[in-house]
Amino acid sequence: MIRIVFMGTPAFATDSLAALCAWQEGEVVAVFSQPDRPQGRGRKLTPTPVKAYALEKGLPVYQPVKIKEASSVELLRSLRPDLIVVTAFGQILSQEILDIPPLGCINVHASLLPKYRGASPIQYAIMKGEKESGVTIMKMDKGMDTGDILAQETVPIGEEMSGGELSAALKEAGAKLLIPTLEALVKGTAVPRPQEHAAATYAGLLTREMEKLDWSKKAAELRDLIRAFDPEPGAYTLLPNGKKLKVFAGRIAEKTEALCGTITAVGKKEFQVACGDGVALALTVVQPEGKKPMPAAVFLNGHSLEVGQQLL
RNA sequence: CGCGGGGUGGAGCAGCUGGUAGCUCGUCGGGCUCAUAACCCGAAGGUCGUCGGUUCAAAUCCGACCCCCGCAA
Repeated sequence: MIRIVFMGTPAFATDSLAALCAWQEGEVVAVFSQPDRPQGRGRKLTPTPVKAYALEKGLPVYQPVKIKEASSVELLRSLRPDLIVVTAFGQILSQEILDIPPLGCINVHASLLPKYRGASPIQYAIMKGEKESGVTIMKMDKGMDTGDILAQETVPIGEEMSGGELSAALKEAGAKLLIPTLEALVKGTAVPRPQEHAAATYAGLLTREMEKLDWSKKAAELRDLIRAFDPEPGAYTLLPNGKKLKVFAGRIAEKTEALCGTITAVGKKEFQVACGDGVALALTVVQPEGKKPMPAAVFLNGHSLEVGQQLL
């Protein structure tokens, strides 16, 4: 029985944990996740999705603030893991930790490395208009997603695929690929392949600034940004009344001469906004401040927008 | 005690300086049309979150309570 320590935080990681739990050759002896944080209305302390899942499974959960600290390292050693599996944990493992398990530390990453190393590979892949992405399972080393590749699987990105949809697809693909990869690793048949470091690109943390739609950009670019940020964290623009309007879906529409940011058409089901490249973007799913997302058709029922108005 | 928005016919909103409710969409019926998710005409549908108070009179003012949601982290 292989002793496994799992580390993960968001919902993206739960499938991998589930796969490990179902694996006959391994035993998940502990789960590490980020500490509970005050979340949501009222700032209630909320467990991470991985913690919640682990507790459901009756697994011991540890939530060190800093896993690099001596006490955490000691704790890890005492667990005597043969293997550590990390999926979107949110903390960097020190070399000291990487050296603990005999079989090494394995990471499931949501991109086709060496492309999109870093924190937000899913959104970046869509934002950049990629036609495909995938998951990579690698042996972790000290760098940021620079380890040798054990396995990869490609997942196509559809024309209208959202970040949420891609995330779901990758999460599943990663979990499915994980067990066969571990089996090969255990058997010794796995062949780690170094990354082509020269081809590396980075997907850093998303910033607030990126969420704001810059109407001087090309319509296609904005369309990709919008779907990349659907449903999290959501792209937005400002209405003439100064209120925020999140946008979750857009469609490339007709050409227009209008100044970028100008509303060029208001229909029953959507309204169009001029973009920087002289093409209008039709907004089809939006979310007014204080409301849930709704089809533009519903939004337009109660909010009268007019052609010529400016969005910022 | 994180910040904020809101509960009005099926949906999204207006009305809220008090006098029994309006708009857009949807629904139903009819018409136009080769046809239509388009257009025209008409209709149904609301104890205005709950309880109490002020008042001749409250969706509109006051108080209490219940519920919902967004943001941020």
